[in-house]
Amino acid sequence: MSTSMRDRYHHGDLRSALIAAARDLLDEGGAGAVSLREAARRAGVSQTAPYRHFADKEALLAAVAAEGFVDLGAAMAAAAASGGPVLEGIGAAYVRFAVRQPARFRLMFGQGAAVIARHPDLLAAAKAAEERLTGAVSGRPGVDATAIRAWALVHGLASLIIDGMLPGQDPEALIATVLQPRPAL
Amino acid sequence: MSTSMRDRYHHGDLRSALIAAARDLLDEGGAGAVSLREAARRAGVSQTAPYRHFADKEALLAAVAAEGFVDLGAAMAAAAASGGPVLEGIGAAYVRFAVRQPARFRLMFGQGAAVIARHPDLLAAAKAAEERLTGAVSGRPGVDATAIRAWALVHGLASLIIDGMLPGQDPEALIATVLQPRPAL
DNA sequence: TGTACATCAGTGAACGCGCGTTCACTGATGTAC
DNA sequence: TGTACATCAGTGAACGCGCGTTCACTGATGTAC
Repeated sequence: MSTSMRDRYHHGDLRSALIAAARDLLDEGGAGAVSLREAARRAGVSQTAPYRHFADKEALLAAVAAEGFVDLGAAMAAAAASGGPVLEGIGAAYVRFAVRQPARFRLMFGQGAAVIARHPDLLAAAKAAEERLTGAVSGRPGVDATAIRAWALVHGLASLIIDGMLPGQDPEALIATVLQPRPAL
Repeated sequence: MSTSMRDRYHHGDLRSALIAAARDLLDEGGAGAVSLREAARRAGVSQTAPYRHFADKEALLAAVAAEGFVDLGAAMAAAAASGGPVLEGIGAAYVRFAVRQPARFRLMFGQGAAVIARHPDLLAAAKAAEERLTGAVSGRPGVDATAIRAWALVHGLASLIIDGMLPGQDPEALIATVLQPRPAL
């Protein structure tokens, strides 16, 4: 894969390589650090090659976000499979995902609904991840009050942590404190 | 103020005018739409005039964010003054602020702790607003588990609403549903 | 098995863009005497 | 009350930048015969 791939006119899997490069740029320098040109550079390809695979920059970002929702869904599914209380399991997985990949998490939720709606793959991935969380909380499909409350709680905790609003506090300790079962709010 | 201000070499209150212009740009087109040059244009001043009042672009954004935290604090103070349960009052004011000024809310929390720490006024304003919420929830200074849980809940709800993750649902209805007192989470 | 050709993933030069920022400057203001 | 001068808020030209995107193109691939 390595040497045989290099120096070839056809890349082989440029689409995946571009998504990976964009994801790395995002993790390294935030949303502002992502550009089509730099992603192309990292994939070892000319700056116009990306246009064979993505209509424009937004389409590449949408692909990265969609991949993120798939990963998030997988992380929650793994947590669900090991049983235990929903919030401490699936909810904690949600927060941990954000802590691990803060820039990606921000991209996924911060692009705006308009962008998501414009990319069917992204929309589907987002909906699937959302339903994995809310379905597990409320016990049935659809998003009821309990599900929204749980979602808001884990989403808020994740956001506050990655935006540095809870400095000096260990994420795992925060997860344990905030998500443990409680008598009342 | 209006005509007499126009056509004068000295603007009179350019600093405030630039902050207002940047705030408007933010509300109109999001973070990407804010530029020093456009803010200067809107204030009716040459593109280099802002440098008499702000060291660089980040300083202007920091001023906008600081103003936002002051406004948020004021909104929560007003809610606290009218009594009632903490979450339904102060918490709801927090969410309403975000819904009213989504781009500003994102700027305030999304710039990163490093930027906040770099600007003393902003840091102070953020801390004051934070303590108004957490202090009211926990009943004492400092940020305990109850305060963080409440903060996460309102911050998460605000974020999900403004990012379009709860489409077709009235913000006020969501506030009522999520923040009403409950027996258990 | 060999060849013609359609397809499509790549190239590289070029465009126009608005931006942040620096520079040497000039006009207005207010204060010391 | 009048004048000299320091201060500082403005100006406008210019810089270099990386970016997204378009264009006409070329090289590699694989399929039909």
